[in-house]
Amino acid sequence: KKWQKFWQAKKIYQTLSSGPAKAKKLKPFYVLDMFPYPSGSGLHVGHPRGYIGSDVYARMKRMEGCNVLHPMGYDAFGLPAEQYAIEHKVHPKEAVKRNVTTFKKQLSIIGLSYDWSRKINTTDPEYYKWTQWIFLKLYNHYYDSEQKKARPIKDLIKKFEKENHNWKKLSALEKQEVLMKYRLAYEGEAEVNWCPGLGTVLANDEVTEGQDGHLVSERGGHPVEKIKIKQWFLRITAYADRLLSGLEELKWPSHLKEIEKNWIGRSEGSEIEFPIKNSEEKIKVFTTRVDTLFGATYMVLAPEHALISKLKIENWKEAEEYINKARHKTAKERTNAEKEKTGVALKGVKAINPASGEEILIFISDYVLADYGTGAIMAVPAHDSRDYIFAKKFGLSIRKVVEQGTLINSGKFSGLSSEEARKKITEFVNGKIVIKYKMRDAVFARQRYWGEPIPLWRDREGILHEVEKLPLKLPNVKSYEPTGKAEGPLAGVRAWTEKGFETNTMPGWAGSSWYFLRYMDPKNKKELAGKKELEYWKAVDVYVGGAEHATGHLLYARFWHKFLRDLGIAPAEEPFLELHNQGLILAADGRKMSKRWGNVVNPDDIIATYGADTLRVYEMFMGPFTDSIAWSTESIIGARRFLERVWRIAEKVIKEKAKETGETEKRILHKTIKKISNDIKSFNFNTAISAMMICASVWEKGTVTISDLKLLLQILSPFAPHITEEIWLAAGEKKSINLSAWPKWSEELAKDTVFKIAIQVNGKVRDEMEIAADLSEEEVKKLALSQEAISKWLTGPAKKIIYVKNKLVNIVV
RNA sequence: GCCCGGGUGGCGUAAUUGGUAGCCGCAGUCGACUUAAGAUCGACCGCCGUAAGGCAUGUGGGUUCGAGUCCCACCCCGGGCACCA
Repeated sequence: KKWQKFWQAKKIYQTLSSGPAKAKKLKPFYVLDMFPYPSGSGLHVGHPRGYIGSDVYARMKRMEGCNVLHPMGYDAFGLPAEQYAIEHKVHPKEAVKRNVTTFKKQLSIIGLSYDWSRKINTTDPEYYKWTQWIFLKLYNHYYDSEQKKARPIKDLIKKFEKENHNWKKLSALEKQEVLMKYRLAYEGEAEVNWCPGLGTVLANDEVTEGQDGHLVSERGGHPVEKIKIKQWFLRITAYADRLLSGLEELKWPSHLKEIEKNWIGRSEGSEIEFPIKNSEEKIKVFTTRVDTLFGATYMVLAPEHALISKLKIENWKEAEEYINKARHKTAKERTNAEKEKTGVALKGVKAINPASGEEILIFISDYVLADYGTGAIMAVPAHDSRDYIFAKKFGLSIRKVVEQGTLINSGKFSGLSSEEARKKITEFVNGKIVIKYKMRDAVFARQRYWGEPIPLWRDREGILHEVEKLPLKLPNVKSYEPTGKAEGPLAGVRAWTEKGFETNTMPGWAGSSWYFLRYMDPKNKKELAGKKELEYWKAVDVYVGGAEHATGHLLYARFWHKFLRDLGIAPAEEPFLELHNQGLILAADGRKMSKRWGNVVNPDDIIATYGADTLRVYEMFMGPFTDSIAWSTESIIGARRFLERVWRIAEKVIKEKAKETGETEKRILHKTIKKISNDIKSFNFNTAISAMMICASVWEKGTVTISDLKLLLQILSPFAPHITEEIWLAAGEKKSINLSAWPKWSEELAKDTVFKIAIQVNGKVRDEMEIAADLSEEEVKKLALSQEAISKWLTGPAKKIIYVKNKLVNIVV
């Protein structure tokens, strides 16, 4: 507490804004934690792990002379606060306030070096004003796929006016409808979990599967059905290629990039058309395997396919029944790959294979997804397992057209490789090469109260207007209870609906998609952040947080950042240059820490018993930062012993006032400085601490000067800031250890002069010997051969002797 | 099913990326100090063996003077995606 107060009073961790920082020629460095959702239950020992890691990094960077931005804040919109409000009949902001207080208290005793003056809270109207502002920008922009950037919707309107004669004839409502297809924030229809029993829409994690496999509400077990309602979307798919290519330059864990890559799901293929016999209509399909076109023996349309209503289907009744059935299945039922495939053949209509001219059957089946590709496929049962299963069931012909990468039974294309055939067949049938993505647009609406209001209003004619004066504040409501309609509680506020405001609010990820920019200039009233500050900080240099955000927060934040880049606001293409994921800390029983299991270990208790520095050192020492590891209150004593050893050494060193440090002690010190400097940069905190432990145990037996002691204190200080500060000042320093410069190591001293090398005979270690670092290869070999312990293994003359410098000699006989 | 990680002492882990496997820590054993306990310090601590030595990094093969590390096949654990054509 003493040092925490001292740091606070001296404003040690205050970040300079760009002006003064530039005057002092300080380099910016931005170390960021994923800001937390302040939940009511408080922290367990697993939570601070990431914060400690980033804190160690930030502290080193500060000592390296950087102007470090290391802020903290709260992502406080969301469901739990709303549920708390319903239960306790208070405003959700009361719940937030309470939780933030607990959170801050728990965090502060760990000794983290945040600049709290830059704290932000997503629920603060001064903050969400800018979240709404960005939303309006998205609404007012479209994506120009030629220029590959967002452009004002005004430009598009101008273009329409110029190029399209009909445009001016359209009504305002019709124009709105057309533009909706281009806006980056647009209104569309999406499925929600509607629970008639509770009279409310439920989030996915409030819905579970009941006994008979049907969806029920977590609370009360009422039936839940999927219904479609009008909702706001963000056109993230427009940025799919940039989100994908941007990954390359990032220093992120490769598996995380892989997850994002798969999520975006780029695939290159061909779009080709199948004519329908005796009709003008054509069926457009997307395929990554045009080379198998000659093997397409039937086609399948998704039940929702628009073409179905235009075809003259003889067995329409049967088809209609199937379509209706499909509509009532949940998304989960629809996409379950294990279930049996069903479908209906459309009688009276036939498609023509554009390559072979063959007439083929058309089916409707729900194994084809309406919202991927074109909602229709050419089925090649010989080369696709799903088509194969379907063909077997319906007795359809199966024709093999590729064998060992070469086409067969494919007319003039037979003999070509699949690779060559793709281009040629696509051209042959007048198709085109296209790129599709699995990623879908993001639903940007929740039927909840506790979120940012959408700053648009609709007049009596149905025309949308922007809210001029932001923020559009959440109105107070009497009740957060469900309204009985598939809308949020705002639908029950007459003053709100009368003005035509949207009753859905933004999803939880809205505020977290740009907060890292706000930290750069958190109090700016005119802009989301000032240009000078944005240009100075550029991007987050090191970002620390959980891997579970790969396809959520990280992707959305990158999307918004790229959009803001297009607007000329964000100063870089990518927001998070380097990323590290902390692993989970599990309970001693190997399960997740949870109230439910009663296995939660509270950091407050650990700090009360062992001290904050011990907690910090132990959490960094447990194992690799990224790995999930079980907590062990038994093992923590090792970290405490290490710190006590440092303390004892310091007492001795300060008392003895030695004039010189011993040779061994000096060498190990420089080796350790080098290792710690590198290990912190690569987030290998566990090996860094191990190295300092080795140094301490060597030092305990030797002589060390006060000035060398100080060097060890400095490299230890990011991990154990309290104890090192205490000793640092006791050793005669006047200013905080935080303000001292990170030690430099001597490359010369960090090098070993003597090596213990192994002597192997036929690859097996038979002896060891010590050699000087500069001994020549010849001499080492000679020395090895002359070792007595070796002679008994030399059954003949050496065929070959291998020498690996300062490692080993291997004698092959 | 597909795509990523990973499997090393009783436990958490380390190994300069093809070069002495087990650093550091926890637990444990013995000893010193102490009237005693604790703390601290010292020694030991993969398995078999009195020893010499042999065997050991999930399993089985391979490449190499040399493999925890590279290649092939398989088993197990964790994560992601999943009827995406």
